[in-house]
Amino acid sequence: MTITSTHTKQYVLPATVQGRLYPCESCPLRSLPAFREAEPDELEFLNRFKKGELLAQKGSAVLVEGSRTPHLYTLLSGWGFRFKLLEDGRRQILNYLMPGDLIGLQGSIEGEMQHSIEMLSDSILCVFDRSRLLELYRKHPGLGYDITWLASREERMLDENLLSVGRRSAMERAAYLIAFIHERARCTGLGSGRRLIIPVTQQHVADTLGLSLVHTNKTLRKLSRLGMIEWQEGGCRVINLKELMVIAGWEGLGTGRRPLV
Amino acid sequence: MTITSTHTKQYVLPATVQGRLYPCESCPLRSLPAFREAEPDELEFLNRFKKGELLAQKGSAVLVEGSRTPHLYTLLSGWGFRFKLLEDGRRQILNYLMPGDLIGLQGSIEGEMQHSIEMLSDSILCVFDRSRLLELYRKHPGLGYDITWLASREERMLDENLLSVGRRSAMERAAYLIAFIHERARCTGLGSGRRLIIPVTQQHVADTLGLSLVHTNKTLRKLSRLGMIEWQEGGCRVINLKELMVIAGWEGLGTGRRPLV
DNA sequence: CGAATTGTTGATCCGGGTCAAGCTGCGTGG
DNA sequence: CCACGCAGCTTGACCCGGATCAACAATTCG
Repeated sequence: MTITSTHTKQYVLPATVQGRLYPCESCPLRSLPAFREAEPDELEFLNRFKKGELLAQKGSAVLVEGSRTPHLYTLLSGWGFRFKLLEDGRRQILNYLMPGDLIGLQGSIEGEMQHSIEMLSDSILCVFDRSRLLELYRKHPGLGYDITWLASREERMLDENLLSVGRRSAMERAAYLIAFIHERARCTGLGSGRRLIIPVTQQHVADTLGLSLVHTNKTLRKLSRLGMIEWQEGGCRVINLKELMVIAGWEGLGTGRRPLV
Repeated sequence: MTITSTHTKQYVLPATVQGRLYPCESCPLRSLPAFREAEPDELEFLNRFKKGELLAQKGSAVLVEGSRTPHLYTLLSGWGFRFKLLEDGRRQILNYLMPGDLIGLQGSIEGEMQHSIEMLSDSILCVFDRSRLLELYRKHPGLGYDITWLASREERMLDENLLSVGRRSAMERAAYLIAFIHERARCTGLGSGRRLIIPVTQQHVADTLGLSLVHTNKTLRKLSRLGMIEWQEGGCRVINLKELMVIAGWEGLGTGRRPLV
């Protein structure tokens, strides 16, 4: 057995449900080119479906493995990640969360959460009631379809990740991960180009890649020296995306808009 | 870069669509305890939704990465697996397919397939038309919800897999994988207890675990010598499930029925 | 000021990869 | 009938990518 990282953190819980600053009709995300437009009646339904907003601090736990929650969320602003722990504290980060991502369906629609979620920055989440999900499917089948679409997209990302962790070398993995996150963020309209900083520590990268912290550091330094990335206060910046993609043997994200629920 | 397995197989395509041997009303799967019952009107709809049956031989490719298909499938009988390849032939198996699994939604609802599917045994698949999916959501929201439920379940399995490949040792990984497949198969009513043989080669196991064939063999031999599994013509048999679960640190599948579409 | 975090680097070790060979059983063709 | 090739399993010898251990630097925060 190889223990490369042990996590036994005590979590802060996010702030309680607040009033709403962003009615769905004027959702700042929906106007971005990455997202599909919605029918007016769907939008109106969503606005009633939305129960409120949750402010979650950097480092807080929005969901905890093994617990139950009556809520679903859409990340409105901020960054987070999904992860699982083994009993001895080994952590595997499963995927990162960016604005527009639906949170809480992965793993199970009903029942206990099978993974945890922690925020990487102060964030705002739209809160929905799980119990009203069937109502959504009944009244707005198109939205139901969209939710399946999003679940399918999450699966694609997991597939790529699993391929990476299972079959790519350390350099390839690191290059893939950083290029991937960078592209996702760019599509979501976060920071344009060079100004974008991915707000992770090297420990996060290590726990995503299935590598030790030390080896992750050495790999990232190599990428730095090759002029592909820069590590700085607060995270990682991509300098040469194309070269990263070449190393990873990765073609990039498909184009096309995605639904927003 | 570490090349542990190279796959450049030429694929046989499955037989063309046949007439139907199994109308949905008398589906042999639905009566199994693992599956939820369906409303009569849903069942009737599904029966019209079902376009026919596909017979796929052992070793044939039902879906190929990068291609498009107008179909969705439910595996009616037989075994299969989903996988991705890197350009140089390294293969990662993402998950296994057993009766009742919905095939073709993982990765993308529309557009090009992001993964391939190969059958491990002669199989029968129910064929559906992708283009009628939205109709399903409109006419039978409950079935739409079920599809999301199934997508969510697939994600849970991928999460566990990723945790395993990223953070478990070779022994733990192997023990987890075998226990996991065994349990899934048992729930699906495939072979009761000792008589169940998981129809994979050690190369499949290696490509699932992200290990080399040689090391996989050595690890499986250890499990054999410990009396936990037996390897024989055609696959693997579990002898001591509990002990495998202990090694893997795995609690087992949750109970509860799942929908069948 | 000390105590956490986070990044960085070198030395050493080991789990698992690579190479090579041999075994069994099976299907095919001469 | 045997010879051959092929697919799959097995083992030993050796090597290397990445893990572990151990320091240390630079910040930040109480």
